[in-house]
Amino acid sequence: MKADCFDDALRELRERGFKLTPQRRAVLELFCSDGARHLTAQQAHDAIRGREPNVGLVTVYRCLELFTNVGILDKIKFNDGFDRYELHGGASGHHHHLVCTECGHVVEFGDCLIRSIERKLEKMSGFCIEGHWLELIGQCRECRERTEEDD
Amino acid sequence: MKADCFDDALRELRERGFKLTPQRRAVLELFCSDGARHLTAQQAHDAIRGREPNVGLVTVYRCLELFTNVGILDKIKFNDGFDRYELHGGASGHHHHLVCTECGHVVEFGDCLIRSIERKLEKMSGFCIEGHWLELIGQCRECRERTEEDD
DNA sequence: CGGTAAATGAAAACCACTTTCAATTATCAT
DNA sequence: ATGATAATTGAAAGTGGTTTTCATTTACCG
Ligand SMILES: [Mn+2]
Ligand SMILES: [Mn+2]
Ligand SMILES: [Zn+2]
Ligand SMILES: [Zn+2]
Repeated sequence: MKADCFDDALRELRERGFKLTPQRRAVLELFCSDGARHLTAQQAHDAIRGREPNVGLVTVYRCLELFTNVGILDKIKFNDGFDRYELHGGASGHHHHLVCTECGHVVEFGDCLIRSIERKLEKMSGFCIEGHWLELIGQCRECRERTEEDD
Repeated sequence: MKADCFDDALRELRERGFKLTPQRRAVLELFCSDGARHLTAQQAHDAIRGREPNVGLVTVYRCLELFTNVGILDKIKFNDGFDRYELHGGASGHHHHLVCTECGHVVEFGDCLIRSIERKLEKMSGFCIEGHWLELIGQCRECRERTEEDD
């Protein structure tokens, strides 16, 4: 439980005039805890229900949208039909995800070369590039070895 | 209307034992025509209705799925909630898309550096990478200039 | 404390997409 | 051609994540 991030987020919300409700605190606590990464709304709701039964799924959806607009969370898409969320910048700043098609295991990796591609493209296309989505999919080592055993 | 692509696709379908229905011909004709790029099922349906009123939206969905499985079309995601389709390989092979957030204008660009990122990541993570999905968003020159005028 | 506007939650709506199933039709053997 | 057969079609209903509605509750400020 990273206390810094929790307090910073509360301050940000207060400064912008949003009410600090128990529901919002619960969602914030979850995402500031260590185990919470790349959660869907449903997963976040399930995780919260244990301690705070009085938080509706709809409110979780609204918190996730609000926190994303305020810059506390990032919305991620693994292209699996679910919107997912993590702390803005994650553990180590802007990064992308490599997702296992078998077990869902996620590896994070830094920005690397996308920025230079962006600069080239801005010159070529005349666009002002605002952002990018990059997702890689494959099989993790464990799943690959398990699959080979089956043959 | 690229006749080659249309005939190749028909042959591919016939060889695999699929029936050559008027509906399938109509969808194929559309995607082999010059103006058709990155179409949603609804857009494809709208475009077809003029000439062939007897094609249901459901059948368009089924054609798009079939043609993707057979390798005639590629499914693309612009992260806007719609599945989009274009001729397999597009104009110039594997490529990615730079989409304007204002007007939807799309610029295509080649694979460039993603492959080398993939190779690095395979060594680092142990994954066997099967594919990637990259989308860039921004404002095209026209929309940027129009926005600046408004100030 | 009240007053007030924001926030909540249950239910219903939304919407792209998929499934169901009875009717139609392309294909092929006769 | 003709008929048998299984694939294909389309209207309608279903799916599932997300959003909206609206009556009720509540955090916040004076
Ligand atoms: Mn992450
Ligand atoms: Mn393209
Ligand atoms: Zn795995
Ligand atoms: Zn534009």
